[in-house]
Amino acid sequence: MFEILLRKVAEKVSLSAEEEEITKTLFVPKKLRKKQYILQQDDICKNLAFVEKGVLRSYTIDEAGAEHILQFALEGYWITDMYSFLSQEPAGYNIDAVEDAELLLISNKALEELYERVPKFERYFRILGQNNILSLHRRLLGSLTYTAEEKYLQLLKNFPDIVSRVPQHMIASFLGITRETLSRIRKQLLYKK
Amino acid sequence: MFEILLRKVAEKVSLSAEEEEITKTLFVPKKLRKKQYILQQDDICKNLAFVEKGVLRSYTIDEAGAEHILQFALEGYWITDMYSFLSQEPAGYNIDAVEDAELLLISNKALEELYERVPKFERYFRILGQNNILSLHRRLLGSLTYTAEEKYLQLLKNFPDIVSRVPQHMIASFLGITRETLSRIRKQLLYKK
DNA sequence: CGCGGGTTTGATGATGCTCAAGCCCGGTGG
DNA sequence: CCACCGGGCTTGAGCATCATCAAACCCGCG
Repeated sequence: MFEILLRKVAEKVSLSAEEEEITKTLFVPKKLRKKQYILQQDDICKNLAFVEKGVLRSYTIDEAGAEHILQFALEGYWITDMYSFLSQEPAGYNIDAVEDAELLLISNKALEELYERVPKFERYFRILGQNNILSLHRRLLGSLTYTAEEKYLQLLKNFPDIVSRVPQHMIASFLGITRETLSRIRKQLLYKK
Repeated sequence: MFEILLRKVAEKVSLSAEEEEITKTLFVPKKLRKKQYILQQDDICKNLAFVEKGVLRSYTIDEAGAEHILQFALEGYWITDMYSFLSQEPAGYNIDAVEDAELLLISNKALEELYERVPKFERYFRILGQNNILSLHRRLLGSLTYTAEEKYLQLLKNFPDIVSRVPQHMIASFLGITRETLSRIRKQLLYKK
């Protein structure tokens, strides 16, 4: 159950056997069925989630009722509404399962305890935060300047596993284009090769 | 020189007179002329900058030679290449002055010392980081879904001071549209009222 | 006076959206 | 085993939005 988490953490900081044990006690496993929520808009986000298996997504619903996907999380990714989690204000996003999933959840207080007892996690999450900002910047610049096709190719290059495991209309929503456009782009790309 | 900095910090955490004095010793004032850089792409970002006066911007230049503005910073804002500053990797952005400006710079090590001696700043920057992520998310969603006109109106509503003080072609670059389009949008808005 | 940066205007074309059908395929119930 | 249903993907036609290219304009400054 904890293999992927511990492996991922080990990529950035190295934990002793004892620290690994402490870590294990502070996360709560949770199984999720496809379409099940772990967070809904306007609720308070109580957990940070690590994906051991499956796929989740975070998204908002606008006034017109359209979904806008902010993030996908597959095995080895973290997902939460960071703002709501840290500030304990109502969440701006929904988070649910795209496929059946297995998660490791950690609450606010458990995270504090984790920092306390395994301070290396401070460094770990600091690095994660940096990378998160970096990728947000990249995505923002990309969304401002790339064409739909370029955006799709970027995604395909950087996250081929996401593209292959997530329904196409969600990819479109993530890229900020319509499913029709995405469908046409894919057709063109076939001919090009 | 430190009025705005201390006032801004006081909005989030309250400092004693002594802590204010320590703070003052750790920042280095710097004046900047219009168009002068404080950071260029591929250099290592050594400072976090607080704007006491004037306007700065951060931006990249793409392969086609076009500028893409990521952020404006007026009085009371912080600006840096956060990723480069924290990781000491080469910067992805340029930062320069849009107007003559007065800054307070703090280096990596000075910031560590600040955290050490005035731990309240940990909280202060944590809050700042949260807000930063929040606004990146908002901007990203906006850029994926809004029309050019909506994006402009949003900016006008949320940051009227930026719109009024920054040349129009930079606003266009920030919004990810051409200056011609922005010019036309502004004309239409005039007629609408 | 002339120059240059910034803004405006017009004409044209590409990109991507909307609306409306149709299709493919896996699942369900008769 | 077949008919039907529904979700997801595809296709087409027409249209709105924006980008591009080119030219003119405006105004402050040397």
